[in-house]
Amino acid sequence: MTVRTRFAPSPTGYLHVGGARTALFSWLYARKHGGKFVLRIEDTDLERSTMESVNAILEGMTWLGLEYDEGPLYQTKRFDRYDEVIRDLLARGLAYRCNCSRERLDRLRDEAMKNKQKPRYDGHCREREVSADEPHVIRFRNPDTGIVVVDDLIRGRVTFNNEELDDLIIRRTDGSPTYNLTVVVDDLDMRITHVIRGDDHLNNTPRQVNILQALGVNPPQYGHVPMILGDDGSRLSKRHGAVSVMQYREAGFLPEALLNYLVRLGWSHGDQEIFSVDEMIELFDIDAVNKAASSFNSDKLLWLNQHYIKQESPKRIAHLLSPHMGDLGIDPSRGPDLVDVAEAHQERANTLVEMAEMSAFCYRDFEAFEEKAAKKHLRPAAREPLLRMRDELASLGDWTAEILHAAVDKIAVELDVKMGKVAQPLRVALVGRAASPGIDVTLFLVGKQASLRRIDRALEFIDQREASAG
RNA sequence: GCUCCCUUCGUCUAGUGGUUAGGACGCUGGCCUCUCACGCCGGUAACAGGGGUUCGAAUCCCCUAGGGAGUACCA
Repeated sequence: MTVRTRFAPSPTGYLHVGGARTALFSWLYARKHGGKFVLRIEDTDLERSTMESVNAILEGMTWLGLEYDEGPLYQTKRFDRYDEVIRDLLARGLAYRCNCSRERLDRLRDEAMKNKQKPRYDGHCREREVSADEPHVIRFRNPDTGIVVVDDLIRGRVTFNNEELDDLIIRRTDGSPTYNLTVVVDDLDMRITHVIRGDDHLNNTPRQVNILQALGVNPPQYGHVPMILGDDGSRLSKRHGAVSVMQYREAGFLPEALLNYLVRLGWSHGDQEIFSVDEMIELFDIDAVNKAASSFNSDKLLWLNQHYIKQESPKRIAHLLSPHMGDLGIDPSRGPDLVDVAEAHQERANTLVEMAEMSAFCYRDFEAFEEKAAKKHLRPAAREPLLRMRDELASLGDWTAEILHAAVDKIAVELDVKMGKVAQPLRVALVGRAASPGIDVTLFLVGKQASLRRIDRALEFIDQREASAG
């Protein structure tokens, strides 16, 4: 039997990290076992489902590289099929019409709560003849006794008492089917073998198993993955920063970093932290998924992102960096090769956004000297080294990092000072602050014209400062 | 309230009866060094609590506490 897994989001928002991880686990399981991964859109809630959400989810999955083999299938296109199943259940007495009023249902719930009981429908309409012509819902006749055993791939054996369950609604008054019915029919029709989903569905599982049983088929294997919590241990939400997968792209994260972070959240393979997608597929094991919920830790994600920025080729980084440069109003084609710029900053940036910000100096003059850096390095003592550097640089024919390194070295030796005495003022002159790539690379990226111009500007700054200091 | 699930450093986790309880992020001391960063070496810090079972429990059982989910004509 080939493994078939699915991801079945409801299109009521963007793809968030929790959903993405569930999708990832499901996808990995299918890939590992040479199976199929299908995408299904659970849009039976006509009120809340939107096309924008569908697109946002697809976009997120594409960015992460979670490609699906079948789908997307839309539940709204399968209403005829659900009706067929409902009619069959009705005909066999396994479902029935119910016209209990809201008021009655509310009263039932209140009474149950008052008696410290679990609220459940009392089966009032089970034996009543409710006409098909009047408004009604259809309920599934749940077994009254016995137990439902779910051998969960992650949780192990979980047992539910049928007495705890009630007759759930499978078709609304407006004729639309509800989740617990559609999910069962779809998983059945799509021949899903392994249902990997969030553990908020664990409590639904026995109901679904009962429906499956009424349909005369065996349930698939279930694996309920725990939730993801925010940094502070509370439920993940907007106030924890980005929760939408696409927000991470905008924030300058690499998809492989997010994927790597997500796979390690609740799953592990010994002490290994870094996993390529191929390794994930090879090593992933649903048994090794943790039972406990885990907290999302942005620092670790950042570390992974930095790791991948360092690992990837400068060419790919440059490609990914480009749009972020555009966000700053910079056209990377006007200036140094972005690949060189990216390479120079690969070990220095945690995100592509950071990289864009710290490498802006390569393409345009900075606004002003950073106060602290200027105060420390652009002082009268720096005038001599800067003047000498200016002359030296102006005389240079070729402009390569190697030659530039020799030039800085030469001035330091001539002045009999440590390299820092020359390099730091020069650095502040070139980038406006005290941190940048190696001074030779920095000079190279800024280019000859701009370097001379900025050194002049720094010299002026020193003069003015001296003058105003009196 | 009721049902179900969960509980190892701050966080992610290893660990499946005998370990100085390991790794990673973070934080931190140092080295490297033209700055920042990278890298390298070191440090910090955990078995929720209480009972059992056992020669021996992070590991098995029970209870308590704490967290989470469900309890919808949402999914």
